[in-house]
Amino acid sequence: MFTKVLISDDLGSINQGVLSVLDNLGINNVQQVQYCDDAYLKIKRAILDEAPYDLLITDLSFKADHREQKYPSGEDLIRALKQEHPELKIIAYSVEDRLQKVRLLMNTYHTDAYVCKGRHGLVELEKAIQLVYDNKNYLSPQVAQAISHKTDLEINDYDIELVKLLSNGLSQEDISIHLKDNNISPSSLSSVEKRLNKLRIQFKANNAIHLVAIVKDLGLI
Amino acid sequence: MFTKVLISDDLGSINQGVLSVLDNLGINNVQQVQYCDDAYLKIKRAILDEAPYDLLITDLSFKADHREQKYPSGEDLIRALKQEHPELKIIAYSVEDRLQKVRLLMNTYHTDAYVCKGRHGLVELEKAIQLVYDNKNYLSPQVAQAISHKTDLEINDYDIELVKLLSNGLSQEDISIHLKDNNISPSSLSSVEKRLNKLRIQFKANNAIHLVAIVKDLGLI
DNA sequence: GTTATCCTTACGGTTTACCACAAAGACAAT
DNA sequence: ATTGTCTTTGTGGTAAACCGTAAGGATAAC
Repeated sequence: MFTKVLISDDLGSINQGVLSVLDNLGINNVQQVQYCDDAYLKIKRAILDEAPYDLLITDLSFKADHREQKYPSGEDLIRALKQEHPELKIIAYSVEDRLQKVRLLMNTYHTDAYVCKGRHGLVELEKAIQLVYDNKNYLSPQVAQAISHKTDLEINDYDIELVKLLSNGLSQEDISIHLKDNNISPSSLSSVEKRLNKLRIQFKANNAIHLVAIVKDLGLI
Repeated sequence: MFTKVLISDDLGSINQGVLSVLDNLGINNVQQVQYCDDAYLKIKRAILDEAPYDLLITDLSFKADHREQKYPSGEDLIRALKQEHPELKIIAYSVEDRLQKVRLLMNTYHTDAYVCKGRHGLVELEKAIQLVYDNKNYLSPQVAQAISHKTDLEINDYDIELVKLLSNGLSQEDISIHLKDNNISPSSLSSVEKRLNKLRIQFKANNAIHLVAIVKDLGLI
């Protein structure tokens, strides 16, 4: 089992639950920090001291305060650490349950597990730790569908990009121009209209505003 | 000091921190629940048994699951309890730090204290408990401004309602009709336009779509 | 009563979104 | 090359959003 674990979570209180889980697994060498930057430094330092951590459990959202941070979120921390130290196991432990974020963390940053804080968060966390120790991944049930490959009901990246541009305040004509500038095809205003119309039908949205609201709620953007 | 306390929070783990705070204050008779409905029933039962709780510490947001709930959020629970049992002291303990919500809870529902979960959440919670016991109120520093009097530049419930209706797919004319049907004033199309325009300026949004996206990202709707 | 101010409502004009249809291009199979 | 199909683009018309302006109403101060 893991022997040296770091917990990163700005709410000090929640760590006590995590600590008891680790204790159950016989893991005693546990440190905790309340800032991502501290986590980064502690992990770096441990490597220099040739006593590296073998597991990081980190929250994603950290309240900003007076301290200027190089890594303001758990996401930033994970990206940096996995790039520099792919061998370090990382479990994300967050209230966030948006599929898009889960997908990003797992597929792009290669996080080892994603556990949703919730009524059964600690139970799931224990499972996650054991699976990650066996070089496997883990996802909380509520976000397990994020990785299943059947989720794609023919909505592609182009479609997502359109809605994202919409949500950023661009008009449909702006979007057309933007696509032309970036040599993305199709780019005509008419095509943009047509695609968005298809999406509206697919998501049963009354208009573009409704569409953006729905797609945001689904966590696709 | 308080003798019988109920804690309501769907994340079981966080309660351990709260428990240790209560322990420090010499409060041992503490129960905890993970659903607002359970909190309501437990409090009602205790009153019938003539052994009422004298303090409730509750979270605001509870993840919905298979169990159908009469009080899906801590807000609903507080409103109901303060209406039926004004003498019961209630402390809201939440990550939520939106002034609008704080104002509603304190001024309208007469919650006794509002503590933000965060790096210093437990310290603040201890202060809150002591002040509430002395029939005073407490607000975490980051939301203390919620009650200060110069808050008129803020967004009110009417504004939020407008954006929410927008995000539900209603056109501005639909919204006008809806407001007229519900005897909410102002209700004219022109007024709806004007309010939304003000909100667009306030949130630096290019158009209604952008506005909805921004407000959703801020978690206001 | 007058004045000033704020809010609500109404109206016209411009821009953008929405929708149906048609033309032009891309592609594969024969 | 021709056919059929699909995608992309263009056009025109209606609805809705956007924006300025102004009329009407309530309120408070004087």
